[in-house]
Amino acid sequence: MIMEQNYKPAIIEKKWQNIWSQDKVFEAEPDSRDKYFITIPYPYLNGNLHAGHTRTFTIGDVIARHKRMQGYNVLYPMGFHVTGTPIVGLAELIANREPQTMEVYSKFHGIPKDILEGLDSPEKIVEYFSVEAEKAMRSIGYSIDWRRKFTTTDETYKKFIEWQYNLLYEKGLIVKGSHPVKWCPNDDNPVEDHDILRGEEATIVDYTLIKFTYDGMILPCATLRPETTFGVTNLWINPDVEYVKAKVKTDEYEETWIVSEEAYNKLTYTDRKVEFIEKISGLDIIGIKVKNPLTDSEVITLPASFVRGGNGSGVVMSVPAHAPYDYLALKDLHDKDLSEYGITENLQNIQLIPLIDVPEYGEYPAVEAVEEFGVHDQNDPKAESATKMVYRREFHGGTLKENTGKYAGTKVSKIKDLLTQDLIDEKIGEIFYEFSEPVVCRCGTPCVVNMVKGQWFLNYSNPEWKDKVYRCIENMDIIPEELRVEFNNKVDWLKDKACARKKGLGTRLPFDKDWLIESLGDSTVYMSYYIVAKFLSEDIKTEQLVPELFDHVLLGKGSVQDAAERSGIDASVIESMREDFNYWYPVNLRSSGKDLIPNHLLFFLFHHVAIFKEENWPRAIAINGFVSLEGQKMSKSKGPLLTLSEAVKDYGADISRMYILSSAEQTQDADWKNSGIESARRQVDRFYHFAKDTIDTKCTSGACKEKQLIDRWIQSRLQQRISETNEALKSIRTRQALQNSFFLLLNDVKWYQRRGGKTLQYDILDTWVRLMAPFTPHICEEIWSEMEETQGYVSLEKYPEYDPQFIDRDAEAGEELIGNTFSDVEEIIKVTGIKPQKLVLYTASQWKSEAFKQALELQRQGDLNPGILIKKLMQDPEMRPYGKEVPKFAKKVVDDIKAMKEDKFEMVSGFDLDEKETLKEAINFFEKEIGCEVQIAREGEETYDPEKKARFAAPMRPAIYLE
RNA sequence: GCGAGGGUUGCCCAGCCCGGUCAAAGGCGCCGGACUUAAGAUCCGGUUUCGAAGGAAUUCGAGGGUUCGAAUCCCUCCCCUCGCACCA
Repeated sequence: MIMEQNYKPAIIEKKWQNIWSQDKVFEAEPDSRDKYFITIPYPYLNGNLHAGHTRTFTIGDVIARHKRMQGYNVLYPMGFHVTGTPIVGLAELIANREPQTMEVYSKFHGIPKDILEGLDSPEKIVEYFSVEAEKAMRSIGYSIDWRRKFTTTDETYKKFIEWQYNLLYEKGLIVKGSHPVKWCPNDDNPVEDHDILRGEEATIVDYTLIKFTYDGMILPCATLRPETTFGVTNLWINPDVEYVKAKVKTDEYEETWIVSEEAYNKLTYTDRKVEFIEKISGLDIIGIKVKNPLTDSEVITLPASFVRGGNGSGVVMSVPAHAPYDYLALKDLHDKDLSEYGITENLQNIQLIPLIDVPEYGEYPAVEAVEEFGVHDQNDPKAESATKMVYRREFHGGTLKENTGKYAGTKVSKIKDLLTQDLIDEKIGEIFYEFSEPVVCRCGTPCVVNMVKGQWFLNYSNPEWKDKVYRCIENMDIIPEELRVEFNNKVDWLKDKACARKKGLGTRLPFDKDWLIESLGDSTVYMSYYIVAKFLSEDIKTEQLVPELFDHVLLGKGSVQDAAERSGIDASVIESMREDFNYWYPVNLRSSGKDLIPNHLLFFLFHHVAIFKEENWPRAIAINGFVSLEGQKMSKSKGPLLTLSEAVKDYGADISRMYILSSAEQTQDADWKNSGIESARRQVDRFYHFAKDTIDTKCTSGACKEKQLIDRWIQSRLQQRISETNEALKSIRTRQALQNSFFLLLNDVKWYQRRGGKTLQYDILDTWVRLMAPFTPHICEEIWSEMEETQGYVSLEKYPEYDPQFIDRDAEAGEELIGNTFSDVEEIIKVTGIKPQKLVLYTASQWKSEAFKQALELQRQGDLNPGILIKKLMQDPEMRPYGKEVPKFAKKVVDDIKAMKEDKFEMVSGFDLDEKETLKEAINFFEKEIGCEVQIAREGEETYDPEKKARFAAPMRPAIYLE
C-alpha cells in the first residue's frame, strides 16, 4: 500500500485500532519478562470523558507504551466508577427534564436529545456512559487490556468490596462514632454545598468548651485556644443578651448549664440531650465568682457588650495577657462605676496572667501589641490586627510557661488537641462545633451543626495505621518529588472518615446492611481486582466469590484446596489467579490528577498498607495538573466542556494526544486552546511528510555507507535526543519528552537536510518513528508498516536507547564551527548591507591553535592563568616569532576558557579536526547559502587578504572577509 | 488563617537545585523573504534597544544583600493559582 498524499488521521487511526484489537496486541499475560503494572483512576460516569480525563489517561498510556517498548510486560487496565449519589441525582434531573441539565448534556456532552431523554434511571446512565467511555478511549488509541474492565456496581465487584470491608472491620479499622454535619433545622436534613444560600465557604470549626462552675451550675466558655484557660482573669457576659438555664445530659453525666439562648438552640442539635429550665438575664450572672476548672482559682464575671449570643456559648473567657480585646475591655472598665452590677471591688487589682513565652514579646504580648499598633480601645479596628499578630506569633513560636504545669515547654502549635483530650478525660471540657461563618440554607433557614450518630468511620487517625502509610510513602517514588512533603502533610492532617451513606449506588456494609459503603471507600484497592476480573468472564458465579477465595488469591492465606472447596471453583483456576496476582502486583505506578491527592490517593495508600503485605505496597505515584478550556474552568454539570470524543473527531487521536502532552508539564495546569491544537496538527503533518518523502524515495539504511561530517553529526545529535526523551519519560515529563523527541529533533533534521545530509535519512526515520510511537501511535504504526526494512508493530518494537558509541564530539564541534561561522557572516551582511561578491574565511594560524591547546591542557590541570600560560608559550621556540601577539592572545584565551561550562569545555578540548578542512567540507553549503564565491584559507599562509582580516582569526572562530 | 505551587523577553513556557558561552531553549503569534498564477502548506530570516564587520547597552514580580560576576544564592515585601473533607 502506498501512503496517502495527505495525512488523514481518521482513516489511519480507525484502521490501526481495529488491527490492535483483532491481534490482541495489548492483552497482557504473565511471562518471563519483567512486568510493569500501571493504573490511572477509573472515571466516574456521570458524563462523558472530557479534556481532563484525556490528559491523565493519555499520560498513563504514554508511560504504558514507553515501558512496553522498553521490554516490560505492561498491564494497563480500566474500569468504571459509578457508586455514590451523583448518578442518582443526574437520573432525577433528567427524568424531571431540568432545563440546565438537558442543555448541558446535549450541548456539551454531545448526547442526542432522544437518547438523553431516555436516561432517566441510574442503570441506564451507567450503561450508556460506560459504552461511550470505552468507545472514546478506544478512539484515542489507549493500549488498554479491555478484558479486565468492570463497573463498581457489578455483583462480582460487590463481593470483592464486602471481602475488603469485612477484613478492615476485623482488623478494627472501622469504628462507630458521631460526626458533625451542616444541617438545616427546617428541612430536617443535611445540607450539601449546592443547597447553601449563604456561607458556601463556611467550615465547621471545633471549639473547646471549658466548664467554669458556679453554685453547682456550669458556665461553659467556647475557645479555640484552650491553653489560655491557664491565664483567665475573668469571664465576659453581655448584660443585654438573653441566657438560658438548661439541663444537659449525655451518657456520662447530667449537668445544669447556663448559655446564651442561641447557644442553647445549637446544643439541641448536638449529641447531648438538653432540657430547658428557665430564661435568665445576663445581668443575673454578672458580678458572680466562678471557678476555673483547670486552675481551681475563682474569677469574677464582668459585663461586656462585645460578647455575642450567637457566637460560641455566649460566655467568654478573658485572657488579657494574650488577647488584646480582653486587655482593652478590662482597661475600659478600670474607671467605670460598676455598682449597678453589684461589683464594688477595684478592677485595677486584677493581675494579668501570662502563660506563653514567645520570642517577639516580653511578659504581656497583648499589652505590647496594643501599644505597637496604637490601638485606642476595643472598638478600634486596629484591635483586630493586633489580635491577629499576637495569635500568629504565639501559635508559631510560642511555648507554654511554667504555670501550665505538666504542659510547660509544649509548643502552642501542638497543645490544642492534647489539652482538649485531657480536659475531656477529666470531664471539665468538651468539643463544641460551630461554623466559621453563618450558613443559610436555600430555604432561608439558618443552618446549625448537627451530630450524626451511629456513623461508621474508617479509623484513619489511628497512629499505627498512619505510621505504615508514612513508611510506604518513604519507599515510593513520588513524581514530582516536591509533592512528597504534601503527601506527608495530608497523612498527618487526615482524621477519621465517615465511610457509610444512606443514599446512592454501591455496596452495603457487610456487617451493617442499613448502610452503603461510601463511594471513595470502595475505590482503594481495586487495582487487584483487575487481575481477578479477567477470570470472571468464564463460568464463575457471583456466589462463588467467597472470602476464602480472595484471601487466598490476594493475600496468599489458606490453601488452594480450601479455597476451591469453599468456592466451588477449580483449583487450577484459583492457582492461575494467585499466580497472576503474584506476577502483576504491586502497582508500579498510579498516575492521577492533583485533585485526588487529599482523598483518593491517600485512601489508596491507607487501604493498601492495611490489607497487603509490604512487598505489595504501591511503588510510585505520579501527579498531573488540570485542564481548562480557553482559560475557563471546565464543569461537567454547567459547561464549558470538551469531550474526548469530540476532540478526536475534530482533530484526530494522535494530534489530540500530542497537543495535550506537550501543552503542560507535570503539576502545571494546561489550557486547551483552539489555536494550540491547530498548530499541533501542522507539526504532526510535517512529521508525516518527512516520512512520506523518505518512503516514496525508497531510501534504505545508510548505516553501512561512508559518512560525511554532517552524518556523524546527526547520529550524535540523535543519541542526545534519545537520552533526553528517556530521561524525561522516567519522571513523566511528557512536555520535555516531546520537546526532545519531536521539536528539537525536527530542527536537527532540518539542519541536516539543509547541510545536504542524505545518507542517513532512512535511519533517522527508523529511530524517529520508534521514538514518537508512545505519543502518536497510529501515525507511527502507519509509517512503520510502510517502511522498506521493517516488520511487526512499532508498538511492540524496541524503544530507542542511548548508545554512546554514536556520540561524536568532533562532528558536533565541527558543525558548531560551521554554524557559528555562518551566522557571523549573516550578521555582517545584515549590519553592513553588503551584497556579497566574495567570502574568505581564515582559520587561526598554527601557533594560535597550539596556544589554545596548551591553555586547555592547563585548565584541565586546574592552574590556568595568563601568567603561567604566557610563560609556558614563550619557552617554545616556535612561538618566538609571534612574541608580540602572544600575551594579548593568551589573556583572551584564558578569559574564554574560564567562562566555559563543563560540557562546552569537553567538546572544545575533544575537538581534533583541522578547522580549515572542516570548513572546506562545508564550502558548497556556504556558497549555496550566501550566494557567492567562497574561499577558505589559513592565517599566515599566502592568500587573498586585502583588508588584513586574517590576523583576527582565533581557534574555533575564523576571521571573515566579505566584499 | 493553614498547607502546597507559582510570578522569565507579545503569549505559552524552559532555565533556577549545581552562579559565568543567558538577550536567555522550544512552541505560538507577528513582520520580512524564497517557492507558487494565487492562497495554504513548506523552507529561510527577524521579533528589548542601538550598531555600515561578527559588537554594545538595558532586562528575568519589587526592594535590599552576598560575589570579580546573579534569572540562578540569602533576606524583606507584593501578587496569582490550588486544597482545607465526608463531595466525587
